[in-house]
Amino acid sequence: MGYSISQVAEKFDLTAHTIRYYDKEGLLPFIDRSKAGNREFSDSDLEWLKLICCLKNTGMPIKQIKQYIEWCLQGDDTLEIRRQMFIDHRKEVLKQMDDLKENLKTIDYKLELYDSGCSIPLNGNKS
Amino acid sequence: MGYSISQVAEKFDLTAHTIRYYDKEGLLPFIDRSKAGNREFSDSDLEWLKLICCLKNTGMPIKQIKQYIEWCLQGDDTLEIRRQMFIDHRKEVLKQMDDLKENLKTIDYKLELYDSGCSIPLNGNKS
DNA sequence: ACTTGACTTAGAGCTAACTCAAAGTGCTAA
DNA sequence: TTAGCACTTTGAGTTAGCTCTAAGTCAAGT
Repeated sequence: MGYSISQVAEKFDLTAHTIRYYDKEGLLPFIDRSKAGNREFSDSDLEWLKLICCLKNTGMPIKQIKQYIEWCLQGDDTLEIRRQMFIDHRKEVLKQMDDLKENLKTIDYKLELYDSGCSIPLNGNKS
Repeated sequence: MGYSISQVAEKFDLTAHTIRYYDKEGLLPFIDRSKAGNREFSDSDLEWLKLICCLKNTGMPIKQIKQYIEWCLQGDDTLEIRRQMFIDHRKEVLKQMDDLKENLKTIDYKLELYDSGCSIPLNGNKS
């Protein structure tokens, strides 16, 4: 009989509010409903949600994820454009990792200074 | 005579608006002014801005960065708490990198499917 | 003196992504 | 059958981080 919205919320560390919001925004057009009108998530739906969270957590805006879902619904005509989307997005994720590494260096440098017990005044290298 | 706000904006790929916003939020309490009242950034100010951008780009909220700046202004009494802040933030950055790596795996898996020319229907693993 | 252009301020407006409230429905257990 | 709870919807409110507007100042060039 599938998972309820609150079960899915717990599984994905989201709130039921957020999942309904994603649904409203067109990210989940394939979720079945029970007789009572409640959302019923299948295992395949969870796979979709996992991908959606992956894209969202790597900085893709909701609107673009919605665009991707729409392409999926359109069928094989959009295979190439979807593939290209993943190629482009992959590049952005690599960029994020590079930026993160660079910033980690800055943080590590500051930590070295703090660990050496060295006091750094606000206008350190001025005079 | 220092750098003007628009020079700094260009250097850091920010807008002058954004820099004024950071100033208003208390992130730049040490910037000198010219006779005319214009901001004049020294090389040391650029170092501060670089650190601020590093913290912001690794997900630290403006308010917390402001807190850090205030601790700096308070002097050596806050050295230990600042050190701890960097230790905590470093942990979060490492977490971000881990998450990014995990998500990259998902994206690479999708790309493999697309590259193999395999069509994946919306309810792929249902029936 | 006049224009041009970069700067100033206060404060309003905007976008993304939630987050919540109100009012209502339907299953389940006592 | 009544209570309780998880779900439903619509639509408004919130937060962070900008982003822009209006009205004005100042200094340099012609």
